[in-house]
Amino acid sequence: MFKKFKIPEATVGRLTAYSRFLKEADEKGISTVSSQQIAKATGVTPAQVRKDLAYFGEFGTRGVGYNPRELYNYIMKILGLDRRWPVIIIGAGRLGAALAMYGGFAERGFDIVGIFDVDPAKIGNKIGDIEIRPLEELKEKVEELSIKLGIVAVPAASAQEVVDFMVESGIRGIINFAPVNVSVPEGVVLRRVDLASQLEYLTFHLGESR
Amino acid sequence: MFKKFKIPEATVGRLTAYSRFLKEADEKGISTVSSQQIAKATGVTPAQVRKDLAYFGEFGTRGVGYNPRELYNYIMKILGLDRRWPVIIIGAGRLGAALAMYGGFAERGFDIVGIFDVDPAKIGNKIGDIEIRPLEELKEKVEELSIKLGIVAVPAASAQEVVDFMVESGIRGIINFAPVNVSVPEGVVLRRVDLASQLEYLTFHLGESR
DNA sequence: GGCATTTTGTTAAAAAATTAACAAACTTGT
DNA sequence: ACAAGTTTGTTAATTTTTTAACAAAATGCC
Repeated sequence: MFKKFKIPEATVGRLTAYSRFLKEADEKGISTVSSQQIAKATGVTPAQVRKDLAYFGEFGTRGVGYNPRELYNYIMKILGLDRRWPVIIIGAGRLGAALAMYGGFAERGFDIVGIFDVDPAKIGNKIGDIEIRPLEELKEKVEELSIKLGIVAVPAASAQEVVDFMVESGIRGIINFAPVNVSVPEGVVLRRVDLASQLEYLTFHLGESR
Repeated sequence: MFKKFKIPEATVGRLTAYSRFLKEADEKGISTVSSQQIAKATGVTPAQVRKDLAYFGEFGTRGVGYNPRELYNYIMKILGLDRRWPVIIIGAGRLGAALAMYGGFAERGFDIVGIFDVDPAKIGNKIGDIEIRPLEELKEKVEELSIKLGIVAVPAASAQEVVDFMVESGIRGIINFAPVNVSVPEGVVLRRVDLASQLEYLTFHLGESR
């Protein structure tokens, strides 16, 4: 995708939201939607919607609006979702297992194709229809299926080590659920999701009135 | 907490990261840390660290740095974590169950005290040592334990309905894992966590080079 | 005790992101 | 065919956030 300039990080998250609304609209048979409607449904301003889209091109018709299906397809392409992506999970604990079974990934084109762990007691167990395999087999699998995406659901203490190994194995995009800062080399995209921190955001704001 | 002015949203997330580093440092017996050290460990700039802290007061000593334990305590207080918080989860599917068992919450002072679902088949089942209860019992529980925080792990289609009921029951801070935009009245804090969107962030950036 | 060094807290500058404003382009009705 | 009404795409203004700069305060060495 030909990004002219730098795109605000938040734009990517909003594109996701737009796309979900557009899919719904299309399924309802709606033939045009305005930036106003998209904005209302996703909780942003119409100007924001148009600005976000403007980074990537012109998708609407002045005086009319956007065609939901068409714009949906464009956004999915922008997000790199015009294909399916195989994903592996490292860490077969509760969180890893839950993520492996989470239906929301497949819905958006992400297929969990492998789960790896270092605990010998877990190897061979199945989560859904995927067998937990030892971490040593990661590279083989990554190469076999050209896997680029991985999810880290291991304890904080081993996260950096695991991430290093993933990168070495060929993974290029990583979501880290361990509550610790890890570093990756140039060319690898890392995103940290701190679940407890989300609750802390709430308590901070509830505390505002104290 | 006496917030003089508006605090950047990102600051809250960074405070979480700082606090984790400070706790570690304190446990290692380190008696002073600089903004530089905090910055390096959490992946931000030293100026950012000092700016974030400046919103809330003066916690360091010029020429010296910060005392890890002391600053940790301050930050925890700022985040509202100088107490424990009871939390309920709505939705006893895989994600809800995994979140209920996730150890990372308790570590930061959040106790999952209830899980609710509408599916009669699930009522009575246990997740860990918590019994799944029908949604109708939510209000009773919330009032009994003065619960303010809730996590939504239900399908997108029922998320708004569930959130409305939570608010009605007295919940004031909500994390929504359903991939849909829901609205809450004034005075209720809502945070949406879209797991698939996190992967999409990765594919977007991997796609940059296309 | 004074001077060099360190590191904070704060103010100023810069950068980034959001919001607003409006001309251009399309539709519809007469 | 023209006027009135929409709605986009884009430029400009505003707001927010981050980064930089530096005086103030502390330490330690000589």
